[in-house]
This record gives sequence, C-alpha cells and structure tokens, in this order.
Amino acid sequence: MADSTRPPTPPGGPRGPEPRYGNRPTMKDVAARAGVGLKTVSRVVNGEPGVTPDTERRVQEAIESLGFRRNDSARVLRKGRTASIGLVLEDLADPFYGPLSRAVEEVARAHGALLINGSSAEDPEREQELALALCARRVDGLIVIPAGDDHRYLEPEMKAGVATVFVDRPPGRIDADVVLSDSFGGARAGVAHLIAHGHRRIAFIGDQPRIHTAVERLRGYRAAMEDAGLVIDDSWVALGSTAPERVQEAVKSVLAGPEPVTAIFAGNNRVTVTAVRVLAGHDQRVALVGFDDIELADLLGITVIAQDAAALGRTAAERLFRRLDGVNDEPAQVALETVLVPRGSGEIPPPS
Amino acid sequence: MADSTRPPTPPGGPRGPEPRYGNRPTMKDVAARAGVGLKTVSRVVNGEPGVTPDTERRVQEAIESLGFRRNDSARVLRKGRTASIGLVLEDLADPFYGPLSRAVEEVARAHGALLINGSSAEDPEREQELALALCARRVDGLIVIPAGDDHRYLEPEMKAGVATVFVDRPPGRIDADVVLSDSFGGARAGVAHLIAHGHRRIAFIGDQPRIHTAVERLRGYRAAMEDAGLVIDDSWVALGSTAPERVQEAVKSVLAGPEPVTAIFAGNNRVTVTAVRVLAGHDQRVALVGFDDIELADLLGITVIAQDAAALGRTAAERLFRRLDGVNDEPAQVALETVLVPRGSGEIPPPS
DNA sequence: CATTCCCCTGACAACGTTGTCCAGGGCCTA
DNA sequence: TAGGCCCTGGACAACGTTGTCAGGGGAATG
Repeated sequence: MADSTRPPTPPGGPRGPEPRYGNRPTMKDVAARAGVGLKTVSRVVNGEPGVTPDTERRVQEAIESLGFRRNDSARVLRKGRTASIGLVLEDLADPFYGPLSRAVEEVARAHGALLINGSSAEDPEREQELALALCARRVDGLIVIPAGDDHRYLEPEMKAGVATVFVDRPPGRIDADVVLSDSFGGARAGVAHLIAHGHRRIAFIGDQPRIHTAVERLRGYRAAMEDAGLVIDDSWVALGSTAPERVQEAVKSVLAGPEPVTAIFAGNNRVTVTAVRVLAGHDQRVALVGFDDIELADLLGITVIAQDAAALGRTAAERLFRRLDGVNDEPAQVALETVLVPRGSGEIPPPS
Repeated sequence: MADSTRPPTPPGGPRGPEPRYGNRPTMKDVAARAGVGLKTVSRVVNGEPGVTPDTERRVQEAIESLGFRRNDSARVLRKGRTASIGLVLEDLADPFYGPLSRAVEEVARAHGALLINGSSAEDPEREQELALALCARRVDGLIVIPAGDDHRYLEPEMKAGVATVFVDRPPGRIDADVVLSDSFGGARAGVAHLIAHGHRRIAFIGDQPRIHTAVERLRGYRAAMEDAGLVIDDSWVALGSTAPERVQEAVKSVLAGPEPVTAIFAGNNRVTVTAVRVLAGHDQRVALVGFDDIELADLLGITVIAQDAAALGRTAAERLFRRLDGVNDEPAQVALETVLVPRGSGEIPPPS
C-alpha cells in the first residue's frame, strides 16, 4: 500500500539514535494512556498542586500499568540542577576513606542529593579525569581528596558554579575551602609522647613527600624532636610508597645497625599495619605510635593518633551544602583536632 | 532604542528556569566564538573525523578560552546510554564492602563507565528508594546487595533493559543473576574444624534471620553438627542485630551457666570483632572461628572462613557488562569458594 | 440571570547535545 | 574545460522533561 497520506519523510528527517532505553515509556505515553495532557502527568509525578483527585488517580494507574519512571537526565537538562555531588577519594577499599565517604553520603542524603564517588588511586591524572567527568555530569558540588598538587584545572568549573571543598589535604595552586586533620600537631604530640617515655632515637616512616599530610606529619616529628633538643639522623626517616614490601624494608632498616632506633612513628594506617607485623617478628621490643586509628588496635595494644574520618567527611559535606545554599563567604581552612590514644605500644620504654 | 525588529516576545514565551549552571558556555557559544557551526564543535569534542586540522585548532582554542565542558546530561538524553552503573550496598564504611565496591569500580572503569554507589543501611525501603533513584538516572546496569527480600519492584526496570546482578545475597521473588560466597559450605567447614579439635558444645552467633547469608551460615552450622551426631541446644544459637552491645550480650550468655560452650562460630566480621573483644576479657580460653577475614586477624591469631569480597564484586561486574554487551543467556547463580584460614583461635582445644 | 473569579488542564518552547541530510567548494579525471 | 566525486561544514529535528501562559468550565457573588 503505497500511501500518499503518510508525510513524505520530512526534509532533514533525523531518525534518532538506535539503542534507546529498551523503549521505556515516557510522560507522553502515560498522558496518552490516561487521556490527559503531558503537563498534567508532570504535575502528578512531581506532586504539584492543581490536579483533581480523579485525574490523579487515572494518571497513577497509567504510570503503574506502563511501569513509567521519570527520566532524570531530561529533568536535569531542563532544571539545571542534578541534586548530586561528587567525591573524589584515593581508594574506597581503604578503611580510612570508607567511613569518610559514608559520612558524606549521609549529609548528601539529608539534603536530598545523591553521592557519586570515585577512586583516584593516588594518581593525579586519574584524579583530574574523574573530577572533570563528574563536572561533565554536572554535579552540583565536588569534594576532592587531592592526589595531585595542582588543581588549577578546576578553576573554570568553580567559576562556572561548581561548589568545591577539599578534604584531608589542601588543594594546590588554587584558593578553596579545605577541611583537614591537624597532621602537624598530631604527629608532634605522638612523637612527644614517645620522647616522654624515654626515647631518644625515633624513626619516622611515612608516605610519599608528594602528599601533603606526609610532609606535615614529618614536620610534626621534626618539631617534637627539636622541642626536646634531639638531633635526627637521616637514616631514621623514610618517606615513600606505603606498599607493604617497602615499609617492611624501611622498618627493618631503621632497626638494623649498631645504633637502632628504639621507637617508630608510623605516618598512616597502612604503615602502622605493616610495622606492627614486622615488629611482631622482632626480638627486641620496640615502641610504636601510629597516625590513624585501626580496627582492633585496642586488642593489639597499638597506641595511635586518631583522626575522625567521618567527621572530616561530614564537615566537608556540610560546608559544601552551605555553599550550595547560597552562603558565599571567603574560602576557609578548617583543621580538626586529633586524639592521642595510649594503648601500650607507645608506652614501651627504651631498652635500658 | 526601542526596536520593532526584535521578535515581539513569542506567544507562549517560556523564560526557562532560573539558576542554570552559573551560565556555562555551551557548544553554541563555542561555535560562535570559533566562527563555525554547532555540529563542527560536536565533532571536535567527540573526536569524530571530517574536520580540518585548522578548524579543529580554532575550535580547541575557543573551548579552552571559554572553559567549555560538554554537558553529559544532554548527551545522555540524546544517546540513551549513560555509561554508568549503580551499586546498592549495605554500608560503605564496612571493611567488607569497601573492597567489593572498589573492585566493581575498576571493572566499570575498564569498560569506560562510572560507578554510582549508595548505602542501604540494611533498610529494605532505603534499598528500593536508592535502586529506583539510580534507575531514574538511567544507569545502564545495577548491582544490588539486597537488604530486603522482595525485589519485584525491579521487574519493570529489568524489563525496560536495566541489566541487574545481585551480589552476596540472592534476590527475593524474582529471577536474576546472582553471585555469592558459599556461606553454607564455609560455615559447615568452619564448625567441622572446631569439632575436629574436640569441641562438642559450639555456639553460633549471627546476623538477623531476615538476611540470607545469616540463614545459610546457620544452616551450615547445623549441618556440621548433625554430621558429627551432635545435638544443638537452642541456647547456643543467637541471631539478631550485629550491634556490639547485642553481640556482647550473646557471647556472655553462651559462656554463662553450668554447661557453657567451649567454642564459638561468629557469623560475620562484625560479630567476630566483638566476640574477640569479649573473649579477651574472659578467663577461660574459648575457641573461635569467624566468617569473613579481618585486617590484622593474622596478628591476633583469629581463625576465619575467608571470602574474597573483591572477587565477588569483580565477578558480578563482569557478569553485568557481559549482559550490557548483549550476551543474553539465562540468569545464573555463581557461588565463590571460601577458604579456612587457621591462625590459632580455631585450634584451641576444649578444656579437658 | 449575568458577571467575576478561580481552579484545572493543556499547548508550546526550550534545556544542550547528537544523528541525518544537504550544500558548497576543491580536486581529479576525461 | 567540463563533469563528477569527495571532503568539510552547517541546518535542523529530536531526546524527555519542566516553566509559562492561555483557555474553558464551574462556583460564587451581585
């Protein structure tokens, strides 16, 4: 049946892309089914006033029988807000970041927003890639745990209105909100604790010097030593990857030689864990204080400088939403206190 | 200059919503700046062929000077695919789910997709809310760690083309892919291990009976006991919340009375942690085997049935992407083996 | 009974992108 | 030199939703 009634294929007639969402029903379909207008469906879906109970019921029925679900992509496109925020962190599998992420999620949820998080794996390039991908998705705000030390790439985004807060480490080369733990003060207190228990030769084993917290903690260590008038031997300090093999080597190294250290300050949770393992196989008792608390550390008697990961996340998220709510003061830096938790390993005296 | 040339405000003239994205530049702006057509910009942005190097350079310059970033919402709307998958889990802060989520993320990344994950907090309603919110964002696929036991609410979504895989626990009342650990076999092996070391009175402390893995592990416990011809006293079995206080009470209860148990099987990582804490303060040595491995368990000498959380996540994600790539076989159930890791606590003999 | 007002509903454009098609110009071939 | 082809670039519609506005009908009021 060659019909001349069918429109003769419009001039620049697009056909649309292929896959579609398995042909999901749209508001238009719902409207047709319910015998109402498109906008009425929109009103029902969004709970807007001005719809007769009877009409609403018909629309609801159509929605259910078709299995309709609003397409948020279209909604976002139209409204300009995604009600979602992004979180770029280092590694979700790290027991430090899990609680932090969860805390952010809870705050987001309280504000009706969804959290999208991604792991940078401590790779600056991947951090940037992720952060920009989140911006392309038009997250309303961004929380970043920096892996890199240059965040100018975020400037256009921030100028375009993406609220941004940095956590755990400050941003590089830009001015922005940042929430962090007092790494310097915590490390200083931890090392002072060891000194107070009689130690004079204390090692510091930490993360790569590229990482701000690692540097700050080292600075705290140096300050505490200096406060006590102690001179640091370069061989006591090891900065680098926190991979178990390297840390193991570093611990063994500071314990070797004619004048081994009598105490170790571990720069973060991963270093602490490996250090504990090595020390467990060591014949001499060595004091240890670690930065970051660890599960079961109480049973193992590990003295730590505890920081509150959840509080970091919560504080950052609250700051972010304050900005999203229109508060527009100067970028500020918030430092959260750390707590020294003595459990035994930090109170071991040096061998007499 | 009152100009009559300006269109006299179109009849039903919409003004558009207010906030917008802080007035971000669009492809149209870039095109105007570069003096090219809209589609040419699109071509450059997407690396499509058919653009002169010179034109491309001009467009790139315009993009950079304007700080343009493609709006993925619009792209998604047009293309029908979001290149993102959703993961609904119980709690990101739980050290079991962190690695699982991370493994899923890596697989997604390898497929060029973004992962959006949310915590259900073990609340069925919240699980549904989250899963449906992800569907509204039109994730291409969904990985769910069930909190509830009825997932029929996902049927319309699956029919509409959302690939769905369940992990760690099977879905309720629908047929779908599922990847889980062998809870039954693992628990049975763990309890058999205790029996082999001479125990006859063994307690089981687990999660709520609403949760599939809890039931399976209990079943494994019963099977092992039956295999050995041992009769279980009801007072040895405690199922309920894994909140520390409750577990603490349960442990104390099975250790009290004239005929206390001599060994405990802990149903998951949280139970194990609390049990270890309680046993550390107990005067009698009590054997313990826990389901799930725990960080530092090696140092504490805790015998566990280890399951590989990362492998669970990886397997599920791979299955998901196979479906997204068009493979369309029957829903299947995959069970991953567990491993008994003897470390001391499970080898403690009963008091003679 | 006429008029006013309000409530409910629907038509329409626009959000920013991509797929399709067409136009124009340059180059090669006959 | 003319014809045809290929390559580049642009116009346009459409994805599914929401904001704006106008129209119709019923109730309330004069």
